[in-house]
Order: sequence, then structure tokens, then C-alpha cells
Amino acid sequence: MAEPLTPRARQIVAVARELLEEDGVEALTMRRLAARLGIRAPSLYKHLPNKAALEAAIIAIGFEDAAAAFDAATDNATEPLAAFAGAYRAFALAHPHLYRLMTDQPLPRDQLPEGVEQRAAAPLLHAVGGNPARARAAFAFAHGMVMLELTQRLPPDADPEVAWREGIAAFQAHASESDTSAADGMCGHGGSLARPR
Amino acid sequence: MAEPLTPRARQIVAVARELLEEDGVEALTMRRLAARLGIRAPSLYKHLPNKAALEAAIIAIGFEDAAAAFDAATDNATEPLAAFAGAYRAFALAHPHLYRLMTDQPLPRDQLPEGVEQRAAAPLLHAVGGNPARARAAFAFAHGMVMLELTQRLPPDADPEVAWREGIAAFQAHASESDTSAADGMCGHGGSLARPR
DNA sequence: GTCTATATCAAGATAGAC
DNA sequence: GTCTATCTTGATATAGAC
Repeated sequence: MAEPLTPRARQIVAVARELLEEDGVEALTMRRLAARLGIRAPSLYKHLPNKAALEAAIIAIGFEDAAAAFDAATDNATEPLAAFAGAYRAFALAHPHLYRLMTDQPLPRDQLPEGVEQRAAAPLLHAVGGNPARARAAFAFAHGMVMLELTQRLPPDADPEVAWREGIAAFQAHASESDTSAADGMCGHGGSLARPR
Repeated sequence: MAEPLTPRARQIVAVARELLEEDGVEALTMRRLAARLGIRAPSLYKHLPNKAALEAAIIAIGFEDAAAAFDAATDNATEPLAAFAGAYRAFALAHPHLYRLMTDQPLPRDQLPEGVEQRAAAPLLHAVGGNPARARAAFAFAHGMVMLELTQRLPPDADPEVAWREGIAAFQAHASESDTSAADGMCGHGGSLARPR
């Protein structure tokens, strides 16, 4: 469903991502993006239909990057859930503005390339043994921790790493208890099953 | 640190909360608020210094309401963690826009009445036996679930209730395992210990 | 592919009269 | 406590020339 982008459009999206990551969502305007490219805002509309398409393109790249990072982290990991959590946290803290753009609004699924969502979700699903509900719960924990860190809701004296370990331990313990044979299903990010990679 | 509000200011804040809850954050503008009150926007500045103060006042009320709801739900509950989770979810889903305002940004702690934050956090801390790190982890799970529901990130075919139960079970199981004697500490919302009520 | 000019809209906030 | 008038800023987007 995603229109393929021209090379120039891809270049614009790349610069838009830089702008977002450096200066935040509120700085991602057509005017400032154009300025960074050395052109005027109206010129952007020759390459992208509107701002929503620009954001969708950035989000798509974000999912690709995240999926790759999660895969790399969980491949052959002895503790896949801890590995996933570490990679998830690292991604979000390294790209806070991108993470919020990816996460603040309903996903523009019709503008994302086929399968990215599942690709990003698969490593967690496998880390919890294929139980979709448990994957969603663990995903909620990770998303919640990241949001609390990004919005600075944890008290200054609180050590987030300890809270991460508590949560991971809870889901690991619960997993070994009611262990599973369920083969597939899908994770919180919400596409369907299978492991495309 | 919060300046006491005049009666008129309190009335304005109450109407602002209605506006927020009905029409969302982006609708909470000084102009629309004034319109709802039958006055002009500049008049608002005779009662409140700026928009940030208005938001802080709304957030403060939100915390009071949430704290009361959590207390009521967990008092004498046989499963305090499940009771807390249910109350937390109910509050967020009943007041989605308020919840996001309370949660999207760093807390304006210097503009909140003394102790509200702890009051809201205390029921969860007690529900997990007084372990602050576990309370923060469980809080992250609840916050994450709520955000996933509000931003519609869970797939249409996913049943959020099942994911809630999975998460609650994980934290209950982990709790009974490594059970505690720790008396105090504080919860994810971040003030310090004690139970002010 | 880029430009200028412009439409349209809306935001937060202040000055000063009444 | 409210008003009018105004400032300042900034957003997305379109038309049409080059």
C-alpha cells in the first residue's frame, strides 16, 4: 500500500529523520525541513503528498531499524527475553523522538511496507515461547518502562535498571511456570504470526 | 509551591477539564476555553498566569481523583494487585485525554499540591508488598498496557483483558516467590515513602 | 525541481480602556 | 472582571511562473 518513493523523496525523508532525532517532533515542520535541505517548503510537495506521508515514511524506516536490532540481539541469546528488553530499551533511548513518533499515534498501517510490524514483533514473541498474550504483556512492560524513562516520570533517585530487572524476572518466572507449546500467534505490535527472517 | 486558586480560577479549571475530556488535548486552547465560558481569551489571564498553570491545575485534580479511585479499589481487596490494575485501567480508559495530559510530559511537580503523587502511588506500592522496584515495574506494565490501548497499538483481534491477566499473573507469581519484608520505599510515580492517608 | 506569492487558520500572550 | 485591538509566531498547503 505504500507508494514507492523517488530517490529525491528518500533523501528528503532521511533528512527529516535527522531533523526529528536532533530537534524533536515539534521541530519536524515542512518549513524547517525545507530549510535544512536548502530549499523552500512548497517544493517539498513535489516529492511527498503531505506531512502524514513524510511521517509514515520515517516510521517505516524506524520499524526496519528496530526489527534488525531486535533480531541481532536475540539471535542465539541464552536469555532471549532479557536480550530483547535490552535491545528494546537501547533503541528507544538512542532514538527518543523517533520512538515517540512511532508510538504516540495509531499506526498508519496502510502506509507501511508489508510485514515490518511483524518483523519487529517476532523476536519478542519467540522470546516468550510463542504465547501471544504473554508477548503483549511483556511488550506493554517494555513500552511502559521506556515511556516512563523518556517522560522522566521515575523519581530522580530511582534506578530504572533495577525496575527493568524486576519486570524481566517476573515474566521469565511466569514463563517457566506455565510453560508452553503454543507454536505461533502474534505479538503486541499486531500483525500475524510467522517469522519472516 | 502551588499558588492557591481563586474561586473563579477553580471554576475555569473545572470547565477546562471538561473541554479536555470531551475534545482532547489539541482542543484545550485558551480561545476555546474562553468560548465555553462565554468570555474572551484575554480575560483568562486575569485569573491564571498562563496555559502551563492551567494544565498543572488540571493535572493536580487528576491525581487527586486517581488516588481516591485507587484507594477505594484496593482497600480490603483480596487481590490488591489485580484490584489496582483494574482501577488503573478503568481510570485511564474513562479519562483518556486527561490520562495523556497527566502522562505525556514531565510532571510539573513544583506546581502540584504536596503529596498527591505519593498518594496516587501508595496503593500499588502496598499491593506489591512494599518493594519499590517491583512497584515501578508493575506500574510500567500498567502504564504500557493503557498506552497501547489508548493509541490502538494492539491488533484488532487481540483481547487486551487476556494480556492484562498475563501481566498481573506474572507480577503476582514473582511476588510470592521472592516475598518481602521491606517496609517502605516509593513507587514509580516518584515522591518518597510513607502513607499519607 | 524550485521558486514567489498567497490563502487559511490558529496559537499564546499583552496593552490599555471600561 | 471583561472588553477590543493587536502583536508575534507559526503551521499546512495551493497556484502558477520559471
